[in-house]
Amino acid sequence: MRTIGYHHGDLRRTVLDAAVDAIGESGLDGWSLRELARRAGVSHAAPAHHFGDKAGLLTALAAEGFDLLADTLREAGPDFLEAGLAYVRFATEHPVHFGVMFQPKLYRADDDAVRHARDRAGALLAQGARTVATSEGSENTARAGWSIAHGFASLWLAGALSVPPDTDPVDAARPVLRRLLDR
Amino acid sequence: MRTIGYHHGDLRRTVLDAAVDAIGESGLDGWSLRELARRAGVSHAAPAHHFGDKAGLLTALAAEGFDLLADTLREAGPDFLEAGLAYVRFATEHPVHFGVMFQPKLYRADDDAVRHARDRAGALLAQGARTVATSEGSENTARAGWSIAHGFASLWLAGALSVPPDTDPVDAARPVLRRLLDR
DNA sequence: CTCCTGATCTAGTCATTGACAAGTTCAGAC
DNA sequence: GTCTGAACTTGTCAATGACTAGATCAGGAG
Repeated sequence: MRTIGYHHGDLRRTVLDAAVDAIGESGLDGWSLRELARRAGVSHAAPAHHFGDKAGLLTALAAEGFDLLADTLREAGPDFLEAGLAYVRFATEHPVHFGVMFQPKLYRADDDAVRHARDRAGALLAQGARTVATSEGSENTARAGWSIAHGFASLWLAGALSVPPDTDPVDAARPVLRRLLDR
Repeated sequence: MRTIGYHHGDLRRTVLDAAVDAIGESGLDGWSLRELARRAGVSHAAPAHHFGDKAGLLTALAAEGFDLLADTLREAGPDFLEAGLAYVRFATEHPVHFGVMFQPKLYRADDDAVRHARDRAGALLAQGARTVATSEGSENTARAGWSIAHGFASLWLAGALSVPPDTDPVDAARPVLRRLLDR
């Protein structure tokens, strides 16, 4: 892979990574296509070639996020608690992706790559939920599992949970998710 | 309240409402201070007088949101299920406020009005959680309750839950939140 | 080797925006 | 009647998103 010359070589990935960095630093409002171009050392219009516009870049980010989530869930296996913890781990390791994924207004949710990756993650989530589902109301049990994992991850990322410094989010999530299983 | 003349009379409220409308229509990126000014029929710099900058306006929105949430929780009473459903009702009735509140990077989270309102809502939440807390691990039970309500509300607003059209979010949430109580 | 084609990136442009500075109008206190 | 501060306007500037046209590059066909 080349990094100099007229053709950058891997500009798409470089810009995507720069976007994750910039959004991570300054939030979803604190970045611009031109700033990403400057970071990558290319002209201000180069990113547009790969992503079209701002929404296009976030669409690519969302698709990548759902793919990463699906990979994480697949590795965790079908057990509900493990799947839930994997969900939390994904969110805290990829907070920018996670933040974008669940704000469909920021990107084109009907994009093919997004739809495909989202369906893949959705199928794995449903599989994890099935391990705790009773015969009646398994739909609601699945939603409860997704909700508690998603809610914990969201509140963690928002800094809404007051925890000791250096606490591992997955460790903190374990006893919380367990509350859904045993009482 | 006057609506014409040099002094608008209630520009702060008007701009705040316009912001909720604009964000609701086009998302957190699809609005500008100047557009709000146009909607209110004032000059492009008028909103800045009340809010300073964009973050200032979102700060006001967040503070108002936490206040509304606290009011909703207070009316619902201390029962966990009722508090959880009230939480979901607030989120679905004020989706823009809810969305802003839990993205601290968008506004000044250390603002006095925000802190005060957030603390008030937090105290009421903790109270609701206490009704299901066992002696051991009440902290985790509280977090589980907050997480499942917050998660359900977030997923609902993101359109991630596939439900029949015209479903009431609170009705849909009830059996889900119950999963945390009885098994 | 040369030409061709599509992909990649540059350069230039324009309306819009956020933020700021300075001036104007209004309302109420004294 | 005057003074004072709040509310709002007008003017301005650098930065941005989006668009267009053109330049450069890589690889394949002949």
